[in-house]
Amino acid sequence: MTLNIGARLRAVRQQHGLSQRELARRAGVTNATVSLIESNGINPSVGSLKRVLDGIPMGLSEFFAFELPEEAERKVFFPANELVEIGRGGISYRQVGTDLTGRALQLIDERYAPGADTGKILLRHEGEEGGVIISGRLEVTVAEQKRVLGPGDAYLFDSRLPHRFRNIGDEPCTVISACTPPSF
Amino acid sequence: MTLNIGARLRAVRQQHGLSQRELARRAGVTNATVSLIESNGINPSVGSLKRVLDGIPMGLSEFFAFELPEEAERKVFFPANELVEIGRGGISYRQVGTDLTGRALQLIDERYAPGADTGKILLRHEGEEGGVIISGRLEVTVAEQKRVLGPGDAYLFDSRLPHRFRNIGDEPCTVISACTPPSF
DNA sequence: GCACCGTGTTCAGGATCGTGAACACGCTTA
DNA sequence: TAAGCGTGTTCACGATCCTGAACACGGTGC
Repeated sequence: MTLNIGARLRAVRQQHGLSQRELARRAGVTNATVSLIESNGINPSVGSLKRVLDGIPMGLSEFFAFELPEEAERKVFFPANELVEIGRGGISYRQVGTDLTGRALQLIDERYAPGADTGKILLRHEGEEGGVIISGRLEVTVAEQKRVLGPGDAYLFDSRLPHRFRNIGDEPCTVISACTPPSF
Repeated sequence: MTLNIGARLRAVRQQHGLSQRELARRAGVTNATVSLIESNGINPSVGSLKRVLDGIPMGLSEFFAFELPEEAERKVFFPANELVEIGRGGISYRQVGTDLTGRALQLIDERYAPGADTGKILLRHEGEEGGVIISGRLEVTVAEQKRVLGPGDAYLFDSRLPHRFRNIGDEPCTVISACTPPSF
């Protein structure tokens, strides 16, 4: 069993100082259901698990966050020449750190050559991202909004909104960007 | 039904360019299961949903992230002169955005005057943080590790580790830093 | 045309879940 | 001691899930 829902639910319930019956009452299920889930006697349906969590209350995403791997001792410092290049073409994405599994934050030193463009097909993914322009000029499109940013200007938005970056100037553009959770 | 698993699974599957049958094969379930889940014909058990997601692969937490409240239309662009100053003394923290409630990411344009120091008492808080040095030199201490970083160098660590920043040079130091979740 | 892929949907039936009611145990109070 | 209330566990049974096999449709190749 790589997915110990029972133990997780029990931990969460006890953390909130609830008995099985009290939680069941709030959630509108029977105490037997709570008991069986906690003892891994059944594999609850998503719907019933959600009902139970609503009684706490806690979202499913948060509930399953325990799934994420514990972080080990990790590298902290990254010299400029050790940043990992993950871009290509006219766009250079130099990422801080190699393996981001388990990390919550992705940090990138981005360089857009003149004319470089992330593409007509707008990007969208889970999470949130932001950045600060260091030099050059960058046209940023987010959903219906479009703006040209210069040095010192910044952006910050929900990555689920379709977005696009384009260097419309004639000099390179440097951006320090951050993204959570890592999504490349 | 406030929890439209079907639509979510369909979106995720299509985003990954998989057919129902292909996903079913990878996950070790039948295509009927995938179809029924996507049409909300059934309320899948957590176990079977996990199996299906393993075929993508995607974690449950990430899958249910769509549950999180829809953010209203928010400000996306932040001109340099609208960044919010939250530092003091020899340290300037110019934050991107005013109200970060509900946000996952905090982005800061940091300036350390020569000699500026976050203090002997090391900082620690929930989350993860990282930064890239733009100019100047900064001594960064994280737990037992200490290092002087220069332009282009970066750091990234778990904020629960005690940490300290100090400008030991004789010129100002600029850093773009990110922190998740926002914690000031 | 027809066969042959692929796609997603529908259906009967065995496997599993979730319920309601018992059960067993511990603690407090009379 | 026994009643009363709390805790979590167990069990039979009706409700639901998940499977395996069919079905219907669309595109390709011959």
